[in-house]
Amino acid sequence: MPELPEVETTRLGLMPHVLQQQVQHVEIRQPQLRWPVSTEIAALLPGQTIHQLTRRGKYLIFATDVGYQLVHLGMSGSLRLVEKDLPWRKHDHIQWVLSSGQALRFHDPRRFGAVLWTHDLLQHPLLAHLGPEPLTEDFSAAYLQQKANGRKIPIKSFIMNSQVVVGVGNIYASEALFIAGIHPLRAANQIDLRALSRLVTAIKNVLAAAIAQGGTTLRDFINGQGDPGYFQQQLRVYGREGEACDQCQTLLAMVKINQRSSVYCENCQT
DNA sequence: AGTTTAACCTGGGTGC
DNA sequence: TGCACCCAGGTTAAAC
Repeated sequence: MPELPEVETTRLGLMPHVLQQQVQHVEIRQPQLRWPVSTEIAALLPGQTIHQLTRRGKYLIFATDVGYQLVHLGMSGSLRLVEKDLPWRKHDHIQWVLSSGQALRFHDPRRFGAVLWTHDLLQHPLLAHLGPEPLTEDFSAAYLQQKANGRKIPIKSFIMNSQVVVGVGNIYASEALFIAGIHPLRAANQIDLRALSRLVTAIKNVLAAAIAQGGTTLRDFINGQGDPGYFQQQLRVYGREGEACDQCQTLLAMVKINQRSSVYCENCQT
């Protein structure tokens, strides 16, 4: 479900309620997610205090004195705070009971999410090779140009690769390419620095705007309090195949790139 | 090495 | 109603 803005919205919503809380109990009802839920979650977390809640790409990182819990929401996952005695919903898989009396629940119908444990963030295989955060200065046109050297894959695939830059999924890749006026199938190494510069700016702006709106809710994305996001009202191309382009009224086209729908304007994106 | 494809799952919508 | 089929916000690992 969630791309970077939805994960960041979740993080910001949860932070005031989980920081400095002690984990009293962990219950795992369904351990079969993308990978089996790490057994350390139940064995080591009780009694520990959550000192920090940070994010790397789309991974949420809960820091304690004895290690780090990584949570990835996959395609359909969400984390929500509830009163600990609230009945479990279908597809609620894990609960962390906090000293406040509230509980954090992990809900994920498709079970593409992950809940893992590590003692060393830098060494963890899922985090070690991630590209820069898009909202930092490390993510620049010069960086993208260097990284695109020799890469003939479509630019959309390129910016969705987390080794190139983290956090850009199908929605925001489509939106940023429209804003930058770049055709999603253009080869990554055939795009000049000026266009790459527009693309970098578009990615930063669209992600920042989506975070400011509380993310995009297409089906059932909710933040830590159970509220939806509002950015879907500003989507320019995603989910609008066949509708008129905002800029030129041409009907928006769709092409599949790596099995993912890619909506774009044949007139505005070259 | 770079690129493409299949796979992990469930649920909602569509068409017959 | 039922069933077959397609689609969905992600990412890895295997296959070209």
